Amino acid sequence: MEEKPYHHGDLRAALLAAGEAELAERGVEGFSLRAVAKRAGVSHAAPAHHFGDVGGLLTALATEGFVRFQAKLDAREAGTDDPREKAVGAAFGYQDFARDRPALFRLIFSSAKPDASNPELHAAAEHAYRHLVGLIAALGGDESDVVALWAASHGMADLALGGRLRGMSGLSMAEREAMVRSVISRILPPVS
Amino acid sequence: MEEKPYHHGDLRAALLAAGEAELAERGVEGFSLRAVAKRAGVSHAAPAHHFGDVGGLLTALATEGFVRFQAKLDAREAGTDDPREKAVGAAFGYQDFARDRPALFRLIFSSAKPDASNPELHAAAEHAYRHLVGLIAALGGDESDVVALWAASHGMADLALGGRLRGMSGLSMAEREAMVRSVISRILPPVS
DNA sequence: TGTACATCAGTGAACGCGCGTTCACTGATGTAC
DNA sequence: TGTACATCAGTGAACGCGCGTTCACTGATGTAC
Repeated sequence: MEEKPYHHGDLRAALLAAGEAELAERGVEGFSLRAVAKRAGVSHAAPAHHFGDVGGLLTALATEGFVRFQAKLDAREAGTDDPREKAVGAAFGYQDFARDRPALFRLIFSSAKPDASNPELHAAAEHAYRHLVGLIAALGGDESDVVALWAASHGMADLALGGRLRGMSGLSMAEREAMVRSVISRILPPVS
Repeated sequence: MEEKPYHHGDLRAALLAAGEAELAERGVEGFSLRAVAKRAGVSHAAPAHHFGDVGGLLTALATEGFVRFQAKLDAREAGTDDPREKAVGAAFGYQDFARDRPALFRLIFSSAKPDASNPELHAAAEHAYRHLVGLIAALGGDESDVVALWAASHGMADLALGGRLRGMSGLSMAEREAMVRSVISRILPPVS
């Protein structure tokens, strides 16, 4: 019969999950704290105990977003030991993340709502950045290679989300990956 | 003494200007029709006569945004006749637009609010796309070159806006342009 | 082992606010005759 | 040239809504003795 207890147990985690689902359904622009609380089956004043205000919740979601972002990159890099292939894998993972979690993607890269000065969020973003730097370092590249890899990956992902890139939107998954590989290949530092 | 007349004269244009200013100050996320009307010095019901609803106004602003975007590209391409330099100029113009009109940039590339099926907006976006294609065609490039040029330009612009690209945010304007040139150069099809 | 008490998590009612939209209206303009 | 009338652009009051936040409260848990 599942009588629900007065205390939730792990409401913080439940609110994060609900927040993510809410984000997925309504996007950053339609996000509301009340809707998240309702989805978690809890009064709309409850989140305040865990996140302070709506900004706190979005900041926590963005932090979690970076973790999920990193996981997508890792998943695609895991298949190989070749540093070049790892970099291409990271670009694939970037596309995966944007496709699978568009609202989270927008939240972490294009929204002013999360509090950028929050230490956890900053650390999560920093970790992702360092990871990219590490990939390029393994190839003997420099700062401009980091910019190139990140910008090309990000640009393809963001434009595809917005439906702006004619050349990508009609493609099958295999064709799309071939396109990503082609673009990334010419960006990576030459084999030394 | 400037008694203001009952009829405005060109309220449509005034509302677009006010909308752009409002967008610049509050961003897409904080945009409101009432604030735009107030800024234009008009009752908040007036915009309905020209744009229907708030979505109509944002769609018109996005359409205008594409025109301004194109103008930034043109301005940077105008200085040269070399097709390679023109492509680099377009990338510079892309950065200029993002820097000078961040909210408009976000509106046209990262917001779901404008009505994508609106014919004027679609035509404006299409025009920008075709322009890019033309630049690449002049270089003998193919579809993947279009994707590469656009994605790299877009990625650098968007990441710089979000402050995510360490390698770009601390740079002087000259250094930043050198970086953009470096990235774009390796993306353009090889000289034939 | 039992009891008092502090602490904490969640409730639900209430607040004030700004929002988009609707509507009856009014002032101005232009056109038909 | 003058007048009636249709049309249009803008007004301002009112609507209902969902929002974030506050607050006094209550139920549950854990800890000190």
